[in-house]
Amino acid sequence: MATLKKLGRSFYRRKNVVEIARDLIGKILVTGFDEILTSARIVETEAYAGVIDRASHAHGGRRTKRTEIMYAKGGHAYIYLCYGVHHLFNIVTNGEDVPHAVLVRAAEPLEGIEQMMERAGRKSSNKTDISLTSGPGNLSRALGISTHHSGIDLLGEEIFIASDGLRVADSDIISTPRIGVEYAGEDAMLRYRFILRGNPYISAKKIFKI
DNA sequence: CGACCGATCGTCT
DNA sequence: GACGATCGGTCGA
Repeated sequence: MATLKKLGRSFYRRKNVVEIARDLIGKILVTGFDEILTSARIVETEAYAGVIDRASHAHGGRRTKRTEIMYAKGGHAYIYLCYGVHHLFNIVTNGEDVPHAVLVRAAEPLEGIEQMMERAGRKSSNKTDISLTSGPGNLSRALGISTHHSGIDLLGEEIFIASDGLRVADSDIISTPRIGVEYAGEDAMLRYRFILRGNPYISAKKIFKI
């Protein structure tokens, strides 16, 4: 595997969260805790544009104990529990008091696949199953990410994003509306979701046809 | 294959 | 006390 270069603060502090969501396609999400290292290449993201975005937890400047970390400077993890079951991993972006975030929805496993399957309760004899890291809940489970990690700095060693130098052509990144945000009115139509063209790990493929 | 439904619980009203 | 930025199983066509 090529040398990994951890993304620095400047990547996350940029002001355009949609651009950051697009730039994250092809980057590598790494977790290293419990003496287990797992990594996966990000193939699907969604941008949440803060106070003006009706789909965002920070819409209208809403600020609660749970969402407080969204108001931190870029490069922190915001993880919350969805439907009481799924731990969804978000990357906080922009500067302090600007609650932008990118939801990572799917990735392609690279390192530690055995450990990922163990975390997901799969039999290691099974051939690699797409659903292992397809969809935000599955991805977090495979990488061992839970709400307990919410607030950690992505410049540390527990959870971080890195580049292995892979360049993804603009033409290989497709934008679509976000998944499961019908409640957001006009904002539900924004093409803030990005997927790596043709990658099998992408979730909610129905939307592909749009 | 598509539609539907139950699981499950922290968070916010 | 209601409700999710979901998932996986089941059921019917």
